[in-house]
Amino acid sequence: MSNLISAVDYLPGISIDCVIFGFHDNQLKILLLNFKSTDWLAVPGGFIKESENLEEAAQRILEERTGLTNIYLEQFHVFGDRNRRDDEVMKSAMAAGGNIIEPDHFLMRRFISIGYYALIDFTKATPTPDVHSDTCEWYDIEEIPTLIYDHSLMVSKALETLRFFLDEKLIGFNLLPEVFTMNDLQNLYETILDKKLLRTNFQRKMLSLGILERLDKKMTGAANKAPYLYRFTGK
Amino acid sequence: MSNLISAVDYLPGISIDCVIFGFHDNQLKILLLNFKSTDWLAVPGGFIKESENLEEAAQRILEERTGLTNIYLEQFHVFGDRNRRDDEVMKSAMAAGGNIIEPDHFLMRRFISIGYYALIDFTKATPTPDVHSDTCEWYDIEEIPTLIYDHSLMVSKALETLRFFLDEKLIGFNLLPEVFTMNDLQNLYETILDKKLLRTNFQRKMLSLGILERLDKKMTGAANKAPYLYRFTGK
DNA sequence: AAATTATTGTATCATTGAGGTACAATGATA
DNA sequence: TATCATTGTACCTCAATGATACAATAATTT
Repeated sequence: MSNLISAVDYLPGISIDCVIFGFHDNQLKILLLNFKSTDWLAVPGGFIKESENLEEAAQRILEERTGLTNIYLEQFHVFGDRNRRDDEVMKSAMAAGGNIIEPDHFLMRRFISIGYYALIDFTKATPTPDVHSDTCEWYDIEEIPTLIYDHSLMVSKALETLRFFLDEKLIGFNLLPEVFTMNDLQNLYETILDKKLLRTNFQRKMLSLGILERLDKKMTGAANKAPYLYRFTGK
Repeated sequence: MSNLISAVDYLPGISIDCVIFGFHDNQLKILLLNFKSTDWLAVPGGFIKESENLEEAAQRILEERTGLTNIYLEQFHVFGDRNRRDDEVMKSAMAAGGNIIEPDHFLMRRFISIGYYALIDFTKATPTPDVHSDTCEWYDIEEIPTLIYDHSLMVSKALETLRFFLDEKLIGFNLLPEVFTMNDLQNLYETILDKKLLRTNFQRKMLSLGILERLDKKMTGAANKAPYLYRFTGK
């Protein structure tokens, strides 16, 4: 019997899972939780309160794990296969955390999970484990271990969506600090798309979009011509 | 008390709604159900059985309304706003159909709806009302009346998604019969995208994709040069 | 303080793809 | 057999992208 999770106040049979992307040291990263005293890793998730809209629930879940509000957030897929969860994994994961779950506990029932992906400024997040987890840490997207249930599928589907909409919706800027160089931006694009881009053409294209403000201050410190700093304006 | 709808066997709090597109007489159409003895119109929907995957449930719902199997089908959005349903509408709609619903009936509870859009060959569908409906009919997308709950939003979001992926995923062919002329295809594109396309460029582009098989047989009957017939091959 | 180095900002040329026009080909009709 | 309406294709133009060249410059080295 769990004294930590109660079905009260939450919509039954539905959860939200969030693939939270960050960018640091030219690496694309996501936040993962472990389950207490186990090696199992999972994408941060939670449930929906009766009083919440979906979007609000997702924002709350994100704030609880990152400390950030007003995060860029988008639905990308609903995961609802009949056997997407492995009950034995959940049972033993909870047992390792000190919670014994009866076979008819609501966590043992079938769940539909709504997948969201979030893009955040790595430098501003403070990853915080939840009550079932010892750790909440960044993992390089290239080195994600096997995840619980269908969470590996979630991550690859989220990445696919991010790639697809990167140019279309100009969402990459949500992963950068407020001020950045053209080189920072290109590194971000190259990392997400996993391919090299021609510097000069990339610069021409970005500038032609009319969404960047070139600041007076330049980025100094390196032994070469100082690059301009930019800020994303959106128009 | 409803003797037609029981919560047994279905996942609670989750429904599937399907925006079913067809193409006929150079018009893009969707299938709508009315509620018995009312003017209320809704997109066909249903619930998910314990034994079904999401996709399977959606396919079943589609088959029940159209008689077709193996339909092109895609999730496009989850609708889960707290107040997306108007309980009074549901109550009186069911009452008009001869079903009295208690306040705590499962249909009166909050529902999350997974939106799917489907593309079907108009000529092959046989629209069939469900037990709560008198009619199941095609409506020109330009002349959709106000729909129940947030179903108008669903339709516009589905159309937006269809437009967005039309070129990207080459899904338009699902709306045409197996064999068609280049003119048929162009009319379809012009109708969905709601803009005129240049005939010669459209033809060049479609042929260059390498996804069409040009048949030996030509389309005769009109007082002009007989156009080729094509079949979609996908490669 | 002058030369060197690494990188940046911009100009330019080449190639590709899409927008647009012209015209010969042809199935049915007059 | 001539006419008509539409189709299939060639071609011209222009815009976007790929690719190369080179001058400008902040820090370092000499």
